[in-house]
Amino acid sequence: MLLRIEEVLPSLPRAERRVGKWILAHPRRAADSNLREVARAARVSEPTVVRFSRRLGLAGFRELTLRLTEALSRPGSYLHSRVAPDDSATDAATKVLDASIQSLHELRGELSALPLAAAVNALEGARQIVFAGLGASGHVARDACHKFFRLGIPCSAYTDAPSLLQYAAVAAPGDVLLLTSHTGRWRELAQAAALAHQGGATVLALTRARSPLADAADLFLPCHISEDTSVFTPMSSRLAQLALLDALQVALALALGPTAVSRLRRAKAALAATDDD
Amino acid sequence: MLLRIEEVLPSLPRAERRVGKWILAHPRRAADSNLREVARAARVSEPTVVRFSRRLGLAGFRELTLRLTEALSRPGSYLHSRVAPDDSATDAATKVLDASIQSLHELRGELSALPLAAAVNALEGARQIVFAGLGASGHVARDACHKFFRLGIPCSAYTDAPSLLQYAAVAAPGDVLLLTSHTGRWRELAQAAALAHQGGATVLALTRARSPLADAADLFLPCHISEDTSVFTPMSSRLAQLALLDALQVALALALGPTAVSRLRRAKAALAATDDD
DNA sequence: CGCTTTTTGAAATTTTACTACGTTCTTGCC
DNA sequence: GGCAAGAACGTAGTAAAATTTCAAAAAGCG
Repeated sequence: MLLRIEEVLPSLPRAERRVGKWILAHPRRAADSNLREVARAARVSEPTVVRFSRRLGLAGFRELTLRLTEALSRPGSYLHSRVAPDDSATDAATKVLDASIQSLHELRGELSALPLAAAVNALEGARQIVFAGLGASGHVARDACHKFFRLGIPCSAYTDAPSLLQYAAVAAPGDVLLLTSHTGRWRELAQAAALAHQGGATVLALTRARSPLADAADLFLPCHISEDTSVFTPMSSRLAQLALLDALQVALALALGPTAVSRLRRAKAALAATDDD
Repeated sequence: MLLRIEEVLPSLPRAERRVGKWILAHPRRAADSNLREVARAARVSEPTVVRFSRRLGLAGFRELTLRLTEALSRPGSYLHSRVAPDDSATDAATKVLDASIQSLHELRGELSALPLAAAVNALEGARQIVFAGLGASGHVARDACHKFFRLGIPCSAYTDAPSLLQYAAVAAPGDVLLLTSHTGRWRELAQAAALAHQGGATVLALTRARSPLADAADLFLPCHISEDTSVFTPMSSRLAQLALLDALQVALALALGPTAVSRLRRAKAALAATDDD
């Protein structure tokens, strides 16, 4: 949440920026104060504080205080140790794993601010779900497809641009298109999102905030994880996406009710007969 | 906070106890609700809820909601993190994520006991690396393939038994076969492992200890993660496998030295030119 | 069984968050 | 450079939510 504020700060009007700055300077006090106190401390009017809250995508000031206390209660060690060339295999592995754990932690922290209920709602009524992603995200898409289809919903996955665009062109109401991308900047994905939206499908994006893809989607789940900028491929963020999709699937299963849960059980039993995987 | 409530519960008057019980049953909802909603849900009057808050040493209902969100934002706040049928989407998602984090933690703890150095050593001299897994593990295999090939080592992935067995039959010294399986009990995998071993290849297994596959492999990395035994598919253990492979790749890159690292950098740059994924 | 103490909810009160609207300032355009 | 359109901001009013008051009901106790 604090990162989020820091992020949007530059793009804010003067008075609202004062609010943001004061909150970043006194997060604890902000979390424990009421509207009037924050407004007076930041030397702005009360509505400005409310508008500031809304700008962050929250329902109002009330929710801002909640999200702040939440953010403050988490251990906030953002420092991830870099892998050094002379690390032993175990050292390096530990560091990588630490980074992964850290990113899941961050995701967990932001979970309550995500429109999960809306996403589940969209998926719940879906005639079919189409997962798509390019490159490394393609694996995520396929994995998700494999996972969701066990709920008994028709699912498919496209992992190259031509197939995806062809699908997007024929997308129909009732379809849910779930697009995955780390940066959200492949033009084809945004294009597919727009096309599918035109066709009446609901477009869900699992990507970074303020990217073309996020803008083109009906609903987007920000997965903006502090990836280490070293030479290695985006590993942690992919892990976070997978974990989020896991979570989404379980939430969806619950929403669909006993039928879906028993379907899962049967899918599992079918494997257990021979054995599992 | 939740523990505290549980603690004082017995010493509370009837109506207030109802409040406490309801909150323990629906902590998330309680944190997001206002006074009236909590009062109605617990079937008591509003002042009772306020009195309940005071009894806990808090300033009032307002502070109760804050302390609750705080408690919920810390992992492990639920001792029993099993997903319940009436969980909200966010509730369920949080629990799933907690389980994933937990499993990565466990893996991290066992890391130093794993033969990582030996695994890296085997991979370092490999002529080619072959990844294989069936079902859900197939995704893991493909993902790993996609990741390791950027190091400049020939890689391939097989995700069905016939292809895998055909490969195993022609495996040659210098090959490394990395097999992934949650239970390690698919007979075909153990068979492939044995065949490839006969051919002179090094067989690496990412699976459960004391399984047929583990026995047939030259080297095995136990990934025996305490998966929750609910109806849902093995999610956490797959995440752990992916994370372990991430770690292995980084460790291998270090072992291969500057060449591999610069290859990674170039692979990344190739994407960054257009954009990333 | 009656008196006292505690518990409880209805209603009143106060506090708090939010909305409508008008003024001021900024920005773009002729 | 001036004028219009729109954004930003605050004042004042409104709705809602939390808290306090108080009296009735229940529980404890002689």
